Amino acid sequence: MSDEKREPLPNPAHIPEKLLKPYDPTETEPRIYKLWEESGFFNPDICVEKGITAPNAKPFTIIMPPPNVTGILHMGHADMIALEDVMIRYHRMKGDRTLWIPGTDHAAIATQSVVEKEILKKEDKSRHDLGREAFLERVHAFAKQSHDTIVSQVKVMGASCDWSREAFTLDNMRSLAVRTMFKKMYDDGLIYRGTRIVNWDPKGQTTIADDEIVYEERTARMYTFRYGKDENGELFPIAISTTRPETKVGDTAVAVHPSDERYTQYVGKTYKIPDFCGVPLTIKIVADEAVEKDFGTGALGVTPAHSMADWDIAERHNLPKIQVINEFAKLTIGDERIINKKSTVAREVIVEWLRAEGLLEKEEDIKQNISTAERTGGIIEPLPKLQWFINVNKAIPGREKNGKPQTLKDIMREPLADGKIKIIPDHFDKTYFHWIDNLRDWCISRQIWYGHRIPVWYKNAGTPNEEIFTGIEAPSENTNNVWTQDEDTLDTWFSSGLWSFSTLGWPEKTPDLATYHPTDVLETGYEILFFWVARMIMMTGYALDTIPFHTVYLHGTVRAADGRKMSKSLGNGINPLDVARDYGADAGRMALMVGASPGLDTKISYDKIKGYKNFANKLWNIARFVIHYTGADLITKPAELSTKDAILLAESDTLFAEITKEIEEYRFHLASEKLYAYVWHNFADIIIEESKPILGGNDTGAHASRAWLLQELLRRSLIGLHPFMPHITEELWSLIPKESDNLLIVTKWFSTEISKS
RNA sequence: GCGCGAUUAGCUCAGUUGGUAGAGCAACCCAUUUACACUGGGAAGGUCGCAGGUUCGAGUCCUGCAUCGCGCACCA
Repeated sequence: MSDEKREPLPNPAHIPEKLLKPYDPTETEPRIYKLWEESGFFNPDICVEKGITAPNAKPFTIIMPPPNVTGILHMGHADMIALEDVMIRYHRMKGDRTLWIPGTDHAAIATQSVVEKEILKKEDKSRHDLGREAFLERVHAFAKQSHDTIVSQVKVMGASCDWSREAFTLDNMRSLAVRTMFKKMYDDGLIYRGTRIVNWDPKGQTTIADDEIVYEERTARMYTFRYGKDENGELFPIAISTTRPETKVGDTAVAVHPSDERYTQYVGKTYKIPDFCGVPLTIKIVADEAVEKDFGTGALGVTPAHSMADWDIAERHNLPKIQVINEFAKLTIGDERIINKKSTVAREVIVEWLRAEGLLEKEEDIKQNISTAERTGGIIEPLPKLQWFINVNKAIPGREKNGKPQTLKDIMREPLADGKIKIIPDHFDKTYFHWIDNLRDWCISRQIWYGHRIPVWYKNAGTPNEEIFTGIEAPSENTNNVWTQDEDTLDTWFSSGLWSFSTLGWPEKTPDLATYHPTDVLETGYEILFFWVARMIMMTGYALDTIPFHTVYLHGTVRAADGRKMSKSLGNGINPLDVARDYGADAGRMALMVGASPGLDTKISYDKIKGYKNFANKLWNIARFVIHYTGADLITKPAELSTKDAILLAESDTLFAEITKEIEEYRFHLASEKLYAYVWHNFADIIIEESKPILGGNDTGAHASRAWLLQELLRRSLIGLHPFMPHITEELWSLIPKESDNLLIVTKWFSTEISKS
């Protein structure tokens, strides 16, 4: 049959006006989002109220990783929202009691430093010029504005999250959770205050956690030398190597390996050096396993106060720990040559002195990893400081498993070891365990102002009569201001660690907590596996004796088309708002989904996005065709389908069953690709093309069968695509013939649909 | 140093339990008042990083190596 024999086109009067034009996402998407918001279906309580969800339906919960209130959303956020929205919409359509809680993160250091930079740039003032209260007002104003921008962007992406439950890591409820947790851990002896070597960021003027350090490889000059002559005029017997000669004024020992015969004769002896560039030193020779025989001279100058490893050696051998560098990275010891000088300046002075004294034996360039602060780029200066820590190795009072006391480390390790929590992709397990094995106590205090202030108060601070009060609220008998609160704030990840249950109302015993916790999936980027995922597992295990979620889905980094990270300075960034404006959020979501395997980085380009904009238009035209040729009214299923149509229907049964399985098993890249391939290259290119002669022909039986099939396949395509491309599918759903008037967002997924037909 | 990942068509990547290599984009040929040019049809394109091994059969499993990327540790 050829095209010429087709009957004249039916009058297109029954085709909705807007279907006659190409699909316009810019007009459609915001309107559809508003429609959903007004329907209330983002809130599971309303779904139950309106009879969409059974009251006893299985809950499905995702807590959104809260974007930092430091600016605007990037493609990584868009990816996160797209993935989570796919899961959420799928489960909602399946009939689960589905909850997705949105929120934002105060991101203490990150936000504070953005505002500090802005104030410095615009007003040439530091936070100290403004004072704590005035400065915090500025930060709050910035955070508020940033929050509003972020919320509007999340909405543009089509996120079907429950805004009535929105949370902020620094709001009143979360603050109560933080203080409650601090007190609980303090009372259990898991939080303690102590002097330890911390990672001090001289630029940010605060401590940072081990995992906030970024290592940069640089070439450094290593000097090999001897300290000088002892009081008897004898040259110190052992040469040592260092890249930081200025710290050597704080040395109290030289450590050698116990089995190193070169130095055995000296172990145990103490040498007094009256003049090391003006500073008297007392050096004990100790034997310690931590020393590597083959590095440098095999002897390590021990500087307890300015090196983690040396601090540990000093602890083991009971050595004095002399701090010689302060918070501004300046020397605090010596004569006018070095005192109050920057460490880099003092280094030159000491090297010159060594050279002049004939003590310098060797200089060489070595590759060195230098520690820098993630947020400020400052070079980390290890310093001993009085800080608050969480002890990860202490037995938790009253907590035992198999007769053995449990530590916080155990709580982090066990759910993964037992398979109660599954990471996708699973090879991240190994990284996770490795991290836990190397974990040290977590330094949780920060010398910044923006954040949760440490809920500890002191009376007679700094005196022998000092009293400490830790509480959820300030001490009540504070009429004369005898109690002063700790100046420091908590590491932002402390509040993030509570996120999976603080968002559900903890420490109150709320119905939400009972219904939706443990949550189901945590979807996030692999780069915060330790920062965040491990801490949530720890905090939840400790506070609730359960897991925060059963599945961790890790997505990769969204990169620019050139494979590099997107950045402002490179100018290779893609802004989700521009994507939504020019191509539609649906197209952007599909582009992020197709071909993005879990845990692997993915590249995105306007070319790719454009492909899915074309796909949206294809879907639009499929709907136009089907309505055009089969009418705007619902066709009832014929008693008997043509043989061919029965096969096509069965094929689609199989396909949608496969897609359901792919979604269930977190293979969104395959689900989306299969949908795309089917709708375009099967439904449109083959089935619709074949239908033209049938619909124009004289075989009324075949015509009726095919007309019904086309409408049915269109409905199925929209249902299947809805989690991925929610706006256009919802819009088309409103225009096509169907049995129920329900919005697509709450239309039943295939399990029931397919078995019915 | 330890660990993880990647290596498949020109480019970007799929390929879930081993069974004749797939898609999108680009390039090539053809079509053009067709639901749609935000289009359709066609053809072309691959020793699946290298070397071994297991197997009737390996892109897929095992061993080793190489290159790239990442994490951790060291960083005197």
